[in-house]
Amino acid sequence: MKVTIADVAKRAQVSKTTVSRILNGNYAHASEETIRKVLQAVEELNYSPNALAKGLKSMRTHVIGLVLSNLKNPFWTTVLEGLEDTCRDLGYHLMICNSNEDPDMEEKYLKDLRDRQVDGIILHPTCKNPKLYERLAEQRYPFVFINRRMPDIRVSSVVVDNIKGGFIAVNHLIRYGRRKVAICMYRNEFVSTWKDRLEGYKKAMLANGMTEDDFIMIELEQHADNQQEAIMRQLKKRPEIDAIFSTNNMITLEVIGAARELGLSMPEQLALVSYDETVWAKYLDPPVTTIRQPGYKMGQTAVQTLVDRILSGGDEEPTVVMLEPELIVRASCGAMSFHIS
Amino acid sequence: MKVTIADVAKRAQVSKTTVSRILNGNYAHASEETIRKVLQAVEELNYSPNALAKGLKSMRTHVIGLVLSNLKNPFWTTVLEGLEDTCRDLGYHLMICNSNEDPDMEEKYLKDLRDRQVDGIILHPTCKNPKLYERLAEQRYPFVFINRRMPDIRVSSVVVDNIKGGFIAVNHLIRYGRRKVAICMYRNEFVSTWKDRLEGYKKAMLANGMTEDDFIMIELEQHADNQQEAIMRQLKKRPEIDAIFSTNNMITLEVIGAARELGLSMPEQLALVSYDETVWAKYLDPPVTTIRQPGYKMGQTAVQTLVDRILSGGDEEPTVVMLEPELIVRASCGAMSFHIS
DNA sequence: TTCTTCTATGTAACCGTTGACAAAATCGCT
DNA sequence: AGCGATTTTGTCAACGGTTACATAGAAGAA
Repeated sequence: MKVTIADVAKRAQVSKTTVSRILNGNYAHASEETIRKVLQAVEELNYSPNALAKGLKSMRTHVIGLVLSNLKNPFWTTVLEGLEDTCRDLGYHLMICNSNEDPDMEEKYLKDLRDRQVDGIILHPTCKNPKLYERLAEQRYPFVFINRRMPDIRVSSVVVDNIKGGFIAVNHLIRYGRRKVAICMYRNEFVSTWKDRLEGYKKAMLANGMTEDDFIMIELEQHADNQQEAIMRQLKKRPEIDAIFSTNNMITLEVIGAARELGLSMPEQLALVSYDETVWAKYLDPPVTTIRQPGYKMGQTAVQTLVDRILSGGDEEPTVVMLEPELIVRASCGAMSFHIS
Repeated sequence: MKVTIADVAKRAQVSKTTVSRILNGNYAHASEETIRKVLQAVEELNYSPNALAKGLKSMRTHVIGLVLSNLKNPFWTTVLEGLEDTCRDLGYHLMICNSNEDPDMEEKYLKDLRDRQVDGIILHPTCKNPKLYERLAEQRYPFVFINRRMPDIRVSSVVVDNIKGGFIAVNHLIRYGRRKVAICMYRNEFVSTWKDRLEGYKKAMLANGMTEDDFIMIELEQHADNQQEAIMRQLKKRPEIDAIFSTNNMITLEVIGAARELGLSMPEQLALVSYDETVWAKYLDPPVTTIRQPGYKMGQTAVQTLVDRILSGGDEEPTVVMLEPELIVRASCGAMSFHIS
């Protein structure tokens, strides 16, 4: 049933080598006649080469492994698109794994992917396996971090400037008159994105003449399911809060729910800027001002970076690409109805 | 650098065969001593087998190919999770491709995946390559359709009952007093999901004493970007419309935008039921009544079906699994504020 | 003791490619 | 015609596993 290169060779009356050479192009010394015969045989038998055998021999599979940690967040859908498109353009395929923020899963998948001889790995690290990442980096295994960075580990990364994103968001709120700005985020000591957004928040506060005493943190447990209530409790405890910087799109929904429940008008009593632009942000009530992250670009760049590394043999210095976040102004931040009094 | 089974064999002072047998478990006749030596060598050398070589010989890669057509829609994120989790549980990996509704891409990817010797394919068909699907089916290549069905082609499929979904949605609207119910959908003759939802709409209308003359169709071009305007035009032309059955979550957002723009109050002047439950539906204004599709379950079932087929050699009859949609009532349909007058 | 039957392990072919090297065919030139 | 250079094609050993078959040794039966 399965037709191999040997079948083609026989039918075209040439050797396997000749077929292989002609099919792989890089073969100057072939007569017109032979090429014709081979191509015809390929056509007639509907031959196409076994990528496994090819990979085994050539040590290149043209597969890139991808380890993500939360497919749920629609941000990643955009990233995935960028990854996918770019892989296609560069002739790679994508093997996708979901670590679910579990370091053990992450380790297992990393091993699995290498056993499968993928040419390189794009990793959204849980950040809980530092020695593992270090080992991979030492072995010069081609891989890149995406979205999160680990400054101590010498690995190429493609991330968004979250400090800047946090700064822009909070600075914007303050500029439009808010002083009691709270940051609403998950409790998480590991991950650079959270730390950076928080740092951006602090920077913006300090840059606008506030002190550490003015910082207001609403911390949530990432996997709890009473988020909205937790937010309501905090808002009731600190009724002076007049703005919230919400650090991801799920939290934003909970904040809106909480405000609605408490009868706080938005943006009048409570202004809001949210991380992560989404298709639905502008249809919420009120339409939400967001920080857009270039997800597609991030995917694109990650693949490019990885493929560069694969092709170069992985000798060069790790690179860090930092993409720019962007503020998208809508009604929730209060800027649109702002009047200098 | 790379350690092979031969290295292990040498270090343990046994043959490659013995190592292979011990590592693959199915080997009753091995002395304690040999097992110990081999395991120790494996440990010391940190050996792990090359999946490519394994696959080449065994004709099994434990990889499932996945061809989707629109990663953008968050519904697929849920499906992907189901696919991913189930693959992990059953010992498979997922190679993901995005056809983008383009039949040529679809064909290319299908070929690529087979060249890569994936054990089977899960396909969200563009439905524009019927002869191709037929050929695959004839060759008994293990694959299953997901989400969309093609009744004429003998292929296992895992879908949601879209006729029922459409029926439930529209029946619900009518039950709460609406009579001029429009269906808002993409113009698309190919795809079962759209045809079925439309059929469900018609069934519900007829079942409630209406005739074909009462059908109101608002058709949109899938890739146009003035959707909201198109909807507004239709709504102005047919001011009697008092309810909309929106057939996917993107359309729903556009409908809400259109209604807001026209100053139509929801649900009073315009009621809405939407296909596809989303995380944000309940935070919209008004919170949207939706038809939830069991996406995770769909992914799960697709993998199970495919793996069954792979393991059985693909001889049995194709199966069709039809999952049940579910109505989630919120404010937009008007049911919550409904009073019998 | 000798023959049979297990048990425990090894030998070598094979999966479908590629590529280093060898060889045959063609050509130009004397 | 004879030679080397060049073009064109073929041979065969990898790549890293698995597995059918072979074999050696030990135990059991006659």
